[in-house]
Amino acid sequence: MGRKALYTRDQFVDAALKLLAEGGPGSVTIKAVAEETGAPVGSVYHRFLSRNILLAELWLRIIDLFQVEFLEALAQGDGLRAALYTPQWVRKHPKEGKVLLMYRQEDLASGTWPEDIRERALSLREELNEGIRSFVKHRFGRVTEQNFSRAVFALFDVPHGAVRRYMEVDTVPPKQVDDLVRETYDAVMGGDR
Amino acid sequence: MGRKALYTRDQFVDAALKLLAEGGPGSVTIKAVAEETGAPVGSVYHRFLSRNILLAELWLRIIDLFQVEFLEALAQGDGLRAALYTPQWVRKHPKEGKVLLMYRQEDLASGTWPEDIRERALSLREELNEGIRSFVKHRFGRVTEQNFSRAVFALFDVPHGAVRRYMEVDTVPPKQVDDLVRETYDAVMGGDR
DNA sequence: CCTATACTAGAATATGGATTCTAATATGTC
DNA sequence: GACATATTAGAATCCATATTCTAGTATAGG
Repeated sequence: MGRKALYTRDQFVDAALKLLAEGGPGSVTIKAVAEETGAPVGSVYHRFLSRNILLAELWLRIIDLFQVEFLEALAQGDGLRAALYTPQWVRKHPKEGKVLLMYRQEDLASGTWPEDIRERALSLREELNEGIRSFVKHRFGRVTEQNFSRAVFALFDVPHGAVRRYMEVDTVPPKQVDDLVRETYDAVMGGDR
Repeated sequence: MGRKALYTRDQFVDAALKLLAEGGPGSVTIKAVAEETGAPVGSVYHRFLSRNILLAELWLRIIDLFQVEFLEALAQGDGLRAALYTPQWVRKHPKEGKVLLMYRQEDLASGTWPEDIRERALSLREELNEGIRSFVKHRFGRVTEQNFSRAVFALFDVPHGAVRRYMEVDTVPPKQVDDLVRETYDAVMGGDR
C-alpha cells in the first residue's frame, strides 16, 4: 500500500553525516540534506519530525557504532585493546570519527528531546559506565572513584585527546599515536597498583 | 571630542565570553551580547564590524591568555610544569577554559577573516610551534617529527583530553587529573630516550 | 480499474538573527 | 554658545532556515 519510497531514513542520516563532517553543525540544513540526497525537503520531513531529531538520530547511531566494539574489548578484559580502539576506529570511520569528537552537549542540548531519544542516549551512557565499571572491578579488584577515573583517563580521554587534532584537519592519526596511547596505558593502568 | 563612551569593546567581549561558556556559539547573538551588557545593538556594531569579528577577538584573547604562561614554562625547559599548566589554568579560568576547549576550527571558519585577525591567529600558532620545537630540542637534543609529536601529546593533547569532560559539565577538574597527567608525562617524556 | 495510502514535490509561511540606517545625545574644541 | 564628532538608541531591513501546507503520484490490494 502506498507509493514506493525513493529515499530512506538512512540516506538522510548519511547525508547529514557527510555535511556534519565536512562543515560542522551549521552546515546541516534540511535543504542541504535534501540536496545532498537528491530529495525534496518535504521527503526529509516525511521521515524526520525535525532537524533536531535527525541530528539526534545521527549522534546516536555513531555513538552506538563506536561503543559496541569498544565494550566488547572491555568485556574481554582487554583494556589495552579498548584504548587502542579509538585511533583504529577513527581510521576506519573518518567521517564518523570526526563527528564523534565534534559532539558537544550543546549541539543536542538545544531544543527538547522526545522521550524515545533521551532514553536511548541515557541507555548508551549507562552501558558505557557499566562496561567500564565491570572492567575496573576485574582489573583492580574493586571499584573506587579513583580507579574508575584512572580507567576513564586511560581508556577514553587520552585516546580521544590524542586523535582529535588529526580529525579536526581531516587527516588520519599516524601510527605513532597508537604507541603513545599504549605507553600511557601501560604507565597508568599497568604494574600492580 | 565626541560623546563619552558608556560601553567598551572589552565589555562586549566579556559578555560574549559569558554567553559562549554558558550556552555555546549559538547563544552568542548580538542581541544577547547587547542585553547582557545593557547596551543597544547599535553600540555593539559601533565597536565590532560583525559578530564574527567579535567572536574572533574573543578566541584570540583566550588563546593568547592561555599560551603566554604555557610558553613561559616551556621556555624554562620545565615540560612537566607546562603539562600541568592546563588543568591548573582551567581551574583558575573556568569560563575561558570551557571556551578554549570548545574552540573548533569550524566556529571561526565560517565567514572570511580580516587580514588583521588571520595574522594574529597565525602568529599565535607560530609562537606555540616555535616554543614546542625549542623545548624539544632542549630536551631531546634534536627535533624530529617523532619527538615533536611525542611532546605535543604529553604537553597538550593529554592535558586537554583529561580536562575536557569536566569543563563540559561546568565542573573543575579534580586533583587526580594532575596525577594522571604527571604519570603520563613521566612515562612518555621521561627516561633517556 | 478503483481506492486508500505512503510518499514525492516544492511552494508558502514563520521566525530568528545579522546587519544597516536614521535620529538623538553628549562632550571636547573654538 | 555653536560645531564637529563619537556614541547611544533602537527601529527597519534583509536573509537564511525550519517548518508547514497543498497537490500530485505511484503502488498494493481488492
